[in-house]
Parts: sequence; structure tokens; C-alpha cells
Amino acid sequence: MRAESTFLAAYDPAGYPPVAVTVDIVVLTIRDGALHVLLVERAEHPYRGRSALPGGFVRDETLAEAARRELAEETGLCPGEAALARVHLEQLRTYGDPGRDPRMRVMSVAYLGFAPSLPDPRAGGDAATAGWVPVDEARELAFDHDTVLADGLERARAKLEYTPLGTAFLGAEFTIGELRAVYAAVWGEQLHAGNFHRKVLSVPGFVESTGGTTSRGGERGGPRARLYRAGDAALLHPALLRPTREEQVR
Amino acid sequence: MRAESTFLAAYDPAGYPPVAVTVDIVVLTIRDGALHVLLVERAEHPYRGRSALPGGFVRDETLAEAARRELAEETGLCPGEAALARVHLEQLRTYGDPGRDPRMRVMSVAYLGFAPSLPDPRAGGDAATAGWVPVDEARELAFDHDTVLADGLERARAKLEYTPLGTAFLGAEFTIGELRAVYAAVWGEQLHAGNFHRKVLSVPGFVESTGGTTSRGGERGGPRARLYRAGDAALLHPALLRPTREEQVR
DNA sequence: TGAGTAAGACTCAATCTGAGAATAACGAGA
DNA sequence: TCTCGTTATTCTCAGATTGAGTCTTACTCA
Repeated sequence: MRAESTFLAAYDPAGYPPVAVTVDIVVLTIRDGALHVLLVERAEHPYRGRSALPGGFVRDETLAEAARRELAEETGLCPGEAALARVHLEQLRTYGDPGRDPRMRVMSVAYLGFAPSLPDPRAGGDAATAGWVPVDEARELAFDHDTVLADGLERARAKLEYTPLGTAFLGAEFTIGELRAVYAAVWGEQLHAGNFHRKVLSVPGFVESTGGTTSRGGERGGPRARLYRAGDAALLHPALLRPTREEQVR
Repeated sequence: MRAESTFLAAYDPAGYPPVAVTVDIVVLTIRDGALHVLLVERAEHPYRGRSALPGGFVRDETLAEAARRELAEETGLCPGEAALARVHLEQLRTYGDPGRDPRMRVMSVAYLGFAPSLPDPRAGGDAATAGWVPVDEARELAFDHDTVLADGLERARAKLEYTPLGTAFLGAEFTIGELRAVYAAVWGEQLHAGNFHRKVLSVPGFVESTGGTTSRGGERGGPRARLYRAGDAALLHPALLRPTREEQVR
């Protein structure tokens, strides 16, 4: 009877080997036109000195709360800070293979975050060695974090297709060109400016005009651009599909 | 130093409240043209007598192995059985809010499964009270399983749009009409037969012809249909989108 | 002031989609 | 056996969408 063993085990955790639960966070942001991920340097064994995704043990809180708390600690932002509240966080998946942590069985619930430009993590505190790293240079991470990061990147690329979450990388007001730069950075390819513009404005609820414009043109010239804010759509319909990836389909 | 506390906690699990890890499975199949989910009746408190998703504690195995083992136990199929191997299983998400299980902190890693027609779970053994229930009638489940099921259904509906996993509900060979019936059951709406047929055959790698046909027409008449097997595509490109759901977008 | 850049509006052909209809093969009951 | 209802498969056609360019302007920087 499985149900019975469930009952007993629940009151006798020692009957099963101990398991620890952590959250690890893949927080992405865009800096200088390139996609960056927040990494910390491990101060202790195992993987001492290696880069790793920020994370920590789950306390008496929901998983989402644990993720947001860890994010606040690692970025050095106060929990109440506005910039932190604007970070989009969603659960990515759970990694729990035996042996992924050499010390004991650790289940890691990974979260994926989209952050607008944030300051460098402040020195001191938990995040002494945290920093933003271009995703192309984030390799050979501790534990199975290479896999977690890869899964997070793929999820992020897909999410930009059918949700308006690209706006989460930007401030409250943004131009279509800035939004296009987000897509280009996440997808790693240039997009046709005219078609992107047409598409974004044609999807209901993606963006809405603020009525204003930038106060000056771009750094290298060009006219002032109109400003938009995120619309009320939760899904893009029709979706904004990545350029042909037939090669990757099989 | 978070890294230090991590290190210590890992060697002293008693320093944190105990956590149990389970897998729960949303296995879907199609019977009589309607989408069904496998449920078990709980024999013990809490939620004694209520229906619940099948699941159990994770042992010294990967999460995916735990999910497949539980599936085998609850369906009463031998682990080596061919029908079981053809069930597609993927991780759905993890539910771990404090209080979701009144006994202790339980993290449940939910898996989503697509199964071809399987026999009724055999009586006796673990699955004494397991059975297939139409998803419309699966309500008021134990724990937070209503939410888990709802998340699983939404994931399944989305997966049919951009992956060929609809074929996982069918046998090794199937007709386009049977595949259309899968989509109709999962999406809960009728599809235009001609357009569906055109679309399925035009997406590269979705299905490939076996060269054969059914040995007789449909139960209510009609010509013999050509037989197909699943193709080698991992993603449908372009996707097979659900009929307008603009209402659900916001 | 001139060169270079970028926003935004258009154009156009190719493709895709939804809706409907036509054709033909079958099963079942009269 | 004949007729009718059902279903597989193919076609048609108009409308919407997409990718690739072009054009006009407004601006910045040197």
C-alpha cells in the first residue's frame, strides 16, 4: 500500500534519506546590447572558485518567495526596492538527479528571471563576488548549472515569441527600437526594423503608446522615437516568431 | 556568508526542517474521444477517500525515473512493457508551498504524461483504486492537485501546438483522422478536417506515410484512410495553432 | 553644413489560413 | 442490391500575414 507508506514516511522523515531543497536563479538582463546572466563565485567546496548561479536553501516560505529573496540578496537590492519588484520571475524546472551535488541529495528548483538594467551587485554582504557575465562567456559553471543556464536561455528565447515579457528587460517606458534590441540580444540575430515595428504595433495588447517621445534622437543620429509602455496582454497573438530555425527542428 | 551556511547545512540536514520530495503525475489519455486523466483514491488521511493524482516518494533515482516507476506501479503495467515505454513523460513543474501537505513540508515535482490507450489499471497491487476519469469530471482533488491538473492540461494544449506529441496518444500507426480526434479532444473543439489534413502533411517531419491503409472504413462509413507513423521532427514548424483564443489572451 | 543613422510609413510578391465545396470510397440498413 | 449517410482527400479562393526592400524625414556628430 503506497498510501500507507506515504503516511508513515511523512511522520518519520528519517525513514528516507535526507533531501535538501534549494532555489537557483537564472537572472538575465541586457547590458551593452548583449544578454548577461548573474553569477556568483563559490567560496567553498565543492566547486570552490567556480562560477555558479545564485541560489540558496528554501526556508519557511514559498518557492517563489525564496527565489525573490535570493535574488534580492545576491543583487544587493533591498527587498522593497522598485527595481526588484519589476523583475519577472517564473519557475524554470527542477533538477534533482542523485549525485548532482556530491555532498547529499539536493533538489534544486530553478527560477528564470528577466531584469531591467540593474546596478552592479554591491560589494559586501552575501553577494561579495556576484556579477553580470555575458551568457556567451558563462561556461563550466558549478554543479549542473551549465544545463540549467542552457535550459533557461532556451525558455527565454521561446518566451519572447509568445509573451510580451521582452518588455521586462526595459524600463517603464521604451521605444520600439529598444524593444527590438532586446529581441536581437536574446535571439542572437538582427531583426528587420520595419517588419518588427509593424508586428509589435499590430499585436493587440503588446505595447501601448504613452503619447510622448524621446527627448533627443539616438546616439548616432536619427529622429526622436515614440515612447510606449507594456500593454495588458499576457500572450502575444499572433506570436512573434523567430526567424527560420528549420535546422533546429529535428 | 551564504556559501558557508550552505556548506554546513548540507552536512547537517537537521539544521533545516525536514523536507520530503514526491513526484505526482498527470497522465493523460484519450478514451471514447474524450481526454481522461489517471486518478487514484486516497486510502489514508489526509484527504482520505478523495481522488488524487498518482505519485509517491522519490527514492535513490532520478526524478524522471521516479515518475516512470510510479506510472508503472499505478497503471499496473510491467516496467518493461512496450505500452509503458511509449508513454511520453516530461517534467511539468514543482509545487512546494508550505502547508500544501498538512503533515510536513512536501515538495512535489509534477510530471506530465501522454499515453496511448492503456488497459484499465489492474485490480490489486498499488493501484487498487486507480482509474481513468474524464478531465471534465476531475475536480476537488486532494492537496493542490486541482491546480496541478489545470497546469498540466494547459501545458498539454500548448504542446500540441508546437510539438508532434499528439502522436503519443496514438498507436504506432494512425490515420490523420485519428490524429485530428486527438487534437479535438485535447483542445475541446472541432477542427476543419480539410485544413487539418493539409496542415499536418505540410509540416516537415510531423508524420510519414507507412504506405498502407486501414483494412476497412470508419465505423459509420467512409473510405479507408491512409496510415502514418510519427515523423522525426521534435518541433512543428510552422506550428499548428489553436483556433482563435483572443479572449483568453489578456 | 554635410554625412550618416534611425524611425516610421509604404509597397509588393510569396505564403499561409479559414471556409467551403467537390469527389469518391465505404458501411449499414432497406 | 440499392440508397443514404459518413468520412478521407483534394481543390478553390479570398483575405491575412510575412519577408525584403524602398522612401521620407528628423536628428546627431564632426
